[in-house]
Amino acid sequence: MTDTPTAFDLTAFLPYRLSVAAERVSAGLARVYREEFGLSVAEWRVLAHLVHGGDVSIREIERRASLEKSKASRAASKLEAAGHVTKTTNEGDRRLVVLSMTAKGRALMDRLLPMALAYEDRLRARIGDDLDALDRILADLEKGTS
Amino acid sequence: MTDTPTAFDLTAFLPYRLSVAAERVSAGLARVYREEFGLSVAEWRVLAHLVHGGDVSIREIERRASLEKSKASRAASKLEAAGHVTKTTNEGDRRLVVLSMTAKGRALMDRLLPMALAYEDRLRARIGDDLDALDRILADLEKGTS
DNA sequence: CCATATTCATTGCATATGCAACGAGGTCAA
DNA sequence: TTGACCTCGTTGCATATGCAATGAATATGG
Repeated sequence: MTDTPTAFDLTAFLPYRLSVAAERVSAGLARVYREEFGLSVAEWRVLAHLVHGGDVSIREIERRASLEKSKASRAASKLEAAGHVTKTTNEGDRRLVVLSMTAKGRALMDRLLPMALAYEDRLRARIGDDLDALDRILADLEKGTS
Repeated sequence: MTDTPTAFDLTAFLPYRLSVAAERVSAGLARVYREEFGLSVAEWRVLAHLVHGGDVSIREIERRASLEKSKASRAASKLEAAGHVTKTTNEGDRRLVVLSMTAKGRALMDRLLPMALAYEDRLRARIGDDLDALDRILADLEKGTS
């Protein structure tokens, strides 16, 4: 292990390959929501998370959508400016912002989600029989990386 | 397929999970070369590619290390300023820049590469029996994404 | 209660990024 | 040879990003 310190092939290096693959998959999906709906990755993730759960705070998004605090905040502001979400104050804890989708936002997601799911289906089909293995790998990596 | 347009769980969405996993793996590796050697991702990739092949052009890096043209150019300039690489003009085709590692750069990589390979080994160990499946998946995705 | 820490969201700021434009060099055909 | 076109690398510029600082609200401990 850790041999051949002078011969090294980046294109065979697992972290690099994983990174490139994920970038490509993300880029393919991004074309759907960027070109069609003008959304950034962060905005897509905020909306996607709002569809699933009801009203959520910025903090919630930060944790559950793997978004930087400031990224989540700015994405929420842009979505509000675009009329896709609403920001109000949680009256129980006035530090919290409550994000909720507007009818316009919901309409957008009603059109976008089928496309996103179709994209995922195509990806799953590509992966085929190795899906279970990938699922195990991702589940493992989700539990913290050394 | 493409059902349940109103219930959606981002954390189960394959492109998202893949992206988060790759980010984590990259971040773990980045800690090695950033904290220890002050390198950015782009600089690491340039150096890693120079170790493997001899002298290379910026264009070559752009293609083989999945780096934006300008990113590769700026990374090369920083590496030159730090004394890790040398930039000269290819006399056969004077448009091309020839990047080569200096002794200092080579020394850096002699220390860094074992750490990177150790990191990869730990990752491989984690993945265990699913390595072959991951290899197939990555190889497939490397061949262009829809 | 009060003082002190904590949490949440926003914002300022320095840096990073991507894209388009540019200049210099090279190719090709007429 | 000339002129139109292509390639390579750099840079300008607008935007995106991450981090730290801030301010507001809440929790905690004595």
